[in-house]
Amino acid sequence: MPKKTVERRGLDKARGTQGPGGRGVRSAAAPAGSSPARTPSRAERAADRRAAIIEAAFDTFIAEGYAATRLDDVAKRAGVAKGTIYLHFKDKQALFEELVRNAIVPLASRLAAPPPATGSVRALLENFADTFVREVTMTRRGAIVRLVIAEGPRFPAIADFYYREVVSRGMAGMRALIELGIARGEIHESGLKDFPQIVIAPAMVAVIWQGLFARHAPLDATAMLRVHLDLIFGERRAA
Amino acid sequence: MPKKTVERRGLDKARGTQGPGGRGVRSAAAPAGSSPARTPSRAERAADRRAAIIEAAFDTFIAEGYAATRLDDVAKRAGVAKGTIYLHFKDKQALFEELVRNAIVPLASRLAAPPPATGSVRALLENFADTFVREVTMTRRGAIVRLVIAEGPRFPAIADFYYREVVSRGMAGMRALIELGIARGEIHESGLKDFPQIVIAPAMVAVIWQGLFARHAPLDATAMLRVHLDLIFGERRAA
DNA sequence: TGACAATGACTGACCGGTCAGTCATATTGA
DNA sequence: TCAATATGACTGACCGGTCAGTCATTGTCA
Repeated sequence: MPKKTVERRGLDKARGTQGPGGRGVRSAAAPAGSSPARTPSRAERAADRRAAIIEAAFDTFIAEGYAATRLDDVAKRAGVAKGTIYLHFKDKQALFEELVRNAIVPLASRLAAPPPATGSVRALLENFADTFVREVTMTRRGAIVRLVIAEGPRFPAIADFYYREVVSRGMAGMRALIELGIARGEIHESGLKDFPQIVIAPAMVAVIWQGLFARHAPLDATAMLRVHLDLIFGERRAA
Repeated sequence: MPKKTVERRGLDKARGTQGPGGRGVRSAAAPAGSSPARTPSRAERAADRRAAIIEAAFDTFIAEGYAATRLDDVAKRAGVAKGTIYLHFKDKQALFEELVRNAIVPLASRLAAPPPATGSVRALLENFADTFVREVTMTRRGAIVRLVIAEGPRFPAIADFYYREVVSRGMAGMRALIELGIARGEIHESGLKDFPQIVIAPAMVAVIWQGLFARHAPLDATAMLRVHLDLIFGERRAA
């Protein structure tokens, strides 16, 4: 039971005029100023489209959530026909997973970064906190985290992936940092090494807060994380 | 373009045989032992059904999320016909909001509880933490919190309600407690009073963790919260 | 070099299935 | 008796996924 090929012919003929349609985009990245940016080969164009689809899906999933996202909309936003999505991704879920992967892997790499040996642990964590606020809390990456929290329970594959790539790595890195802090005498609460989550927790809350309550009560995430570090490193306020 | 009323007649006649069906439940709470538990009046029955619908919706929304929840399933689980749902709730969204309201108000009341003047602040918070783990983290209430985080961005009404009823109250209560702790010299980090979120954060993380990663790495929430309190109250471990 | 064939990226109408919400009908409690 | 309740078949809209067909690009050969 394929198509009703015959019946359609008339219509197909009709639309034949507008033909490939969207493909007119081609000229876009033509001459700009970069070094090797000419003749977008077929493969390059395909890669661009794939990227455009992921980008569009990103925005749409964030705005609508998984279930409410229509692939028609993603296609439209990406300037692509719906069928094209299926040339690059098996189905909606595969697209979603790829998107999370795409947005998160670079983040994970930074988190599980090499343990720099210079400077105090406190300074390292302060730097980490600032980076986190600047690059996650205040950006679309934060929305990804919220998305994972939101859809994770229904997408074990996502939750698994996220745990493996982000959480377990981040936890290991944080634990190492905590142990260093304890060894150096900067951190006195030795129990902390068993629960790196505690160090991360306020950052997570900041992300969630940003998504849900920001307009009710704006949160100075940087200041909050600083106070939390004061707590961890046993500093005392001037006052 | 209403119905094709006429065509339906035949079928309607046919099903007439099985009639009201589900209503057989009625006899349930008949003779047991309580004092005034006879003759379920019409109003009482209606209230019961409403409660059953909310209960069923609760389970379903938690398991499936908002968009993926089918009202047919909710109806079936509640032992009610789909149309009955619409006798009690305007539409799916109203049901969802009512459900969150319903599950959250008692929680909010407990959080914004009267500030008991006895015992140390530390003891109060320890008690609070234990209660939280026992009654939120480990139960369906935790799922409600996750549900709000998940669907909140798409349901401003829910987020607003939750902020007003739970977050702002809880924050106020926590701030009062922190200030008491500072005044009594139990808490040294005075900056904490500006960010009650810090005290709550690990509890939130525990709830999220429970929903996403519990099977990868079970989390001893009670122990974690205890360490966090050690941090806040500047205790030092024995070791 | 130029013409022609092969390729496969892309398109979008279409299909099948799903589901929120409706309403004609049936069933009571008062 | 009859208004309040309850039922569930039905509808219309919507959406994920398919695929026959189109044509720009690439490869090949004279």
